[in-house]
Amino acid sequence: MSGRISTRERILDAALDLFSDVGFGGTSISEVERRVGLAAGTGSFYRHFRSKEELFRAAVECEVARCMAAVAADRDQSSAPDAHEVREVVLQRMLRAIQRFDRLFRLILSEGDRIPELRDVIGTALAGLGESLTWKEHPTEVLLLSALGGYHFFGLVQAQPFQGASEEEFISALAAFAREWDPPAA
Amino acid sequence: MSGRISTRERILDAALDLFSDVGFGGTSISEVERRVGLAAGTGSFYRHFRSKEELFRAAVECEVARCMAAVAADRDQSSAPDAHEVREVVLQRMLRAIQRFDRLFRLILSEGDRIPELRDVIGTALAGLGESLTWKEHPTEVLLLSALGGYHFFGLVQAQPFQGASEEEFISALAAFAREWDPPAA
DNA sequence: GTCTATACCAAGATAGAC
DNA sequence: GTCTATCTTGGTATAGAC
Repeated sequence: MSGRISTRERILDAALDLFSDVGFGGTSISEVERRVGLAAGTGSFYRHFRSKEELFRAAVECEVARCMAAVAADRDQSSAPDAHEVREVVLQRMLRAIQRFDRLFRLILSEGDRIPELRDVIGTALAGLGESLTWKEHPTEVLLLSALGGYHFFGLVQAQPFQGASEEEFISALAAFAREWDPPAA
Repeated sequence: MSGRISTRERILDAALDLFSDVGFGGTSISEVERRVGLAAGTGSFYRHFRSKEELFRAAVECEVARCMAAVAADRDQSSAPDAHEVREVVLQRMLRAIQRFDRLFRLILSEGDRIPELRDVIGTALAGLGESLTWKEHPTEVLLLSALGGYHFFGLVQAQPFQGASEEEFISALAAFAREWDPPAA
């Protein structure tokens, strides 16, 4: 069952799920143990982490590293698209990045004030990804990023594609929008 | 100190703050009592509500009613703007509505699965406000709403105006964006 | 590295005096 | 309507046997 993934890693997985689903306060060590196949309530967990707080920080750090790696991989492997498709591809990649960071975003929204460094960790991580688009210098990109962000978050709120717009439709419309506003040099 | 606001109402206030800040699981009845001026840990709370769950539902219902009233009032009292300012005004009102619903949004994001009806309550409330803009019929408005939503949520994540864009700047750029895309009939 | 057992405490909730 | 006292459960965390 446990395969080759270490218990520590499975704990980090389960913990991140729980923290982002029910918050830090709603997460119990017993439930973490249950999810990774340990007997609940027996504190076996404490052979892997010293405390719930340490687990929280470790889970966030781990997820940040994973997200950054995944987004970087997505950027590197993307093949050069046709000139008139370039915006769709870029927007699609942006949306995937947002989705990949979803649990961290929700964690910040629900626990951002509990652990101030959480915002810093993710903030610097995102900046390091080259996503540091300032409003002054790249207003159009910030606008597009906002639209994708709203589509994502409102979709979470509604628990379905926002206002019935599929990802493809939305991105396609957004790309057309952007072309009109700021036509490509080519 | 307590003025004329009933203890029950002050409990609803404090509870909504706590639920949206630290989640349902992170909120303790003792802390609620403390915030409304009752002795903590004495269960005086239970003279006003039967359980924590009931409090949660009541707090959400109360906040939904308040938000809807506030947004409706904002819509009704807005004076007729100049023709070329109409988009700014509409966008500003949209953003204010989003901000007003902020705590409910965050509550759904963090506790949406705990209480399924939460999504329904807020969903129907928003639909009743005339904000039921479908993608098929009003793609432009959905796009603008998404952009404002992303601006709002990313601002929360960063705990500052998203990428350094002030509300005025962002709305103004978004309005220009929209004028280009879909010029007014006038 | 996992379980048994346990210490300690906080939480949700109730009964009853005032 | 608030407090005292209390019950019960569940949570964090530790010590030690296997």
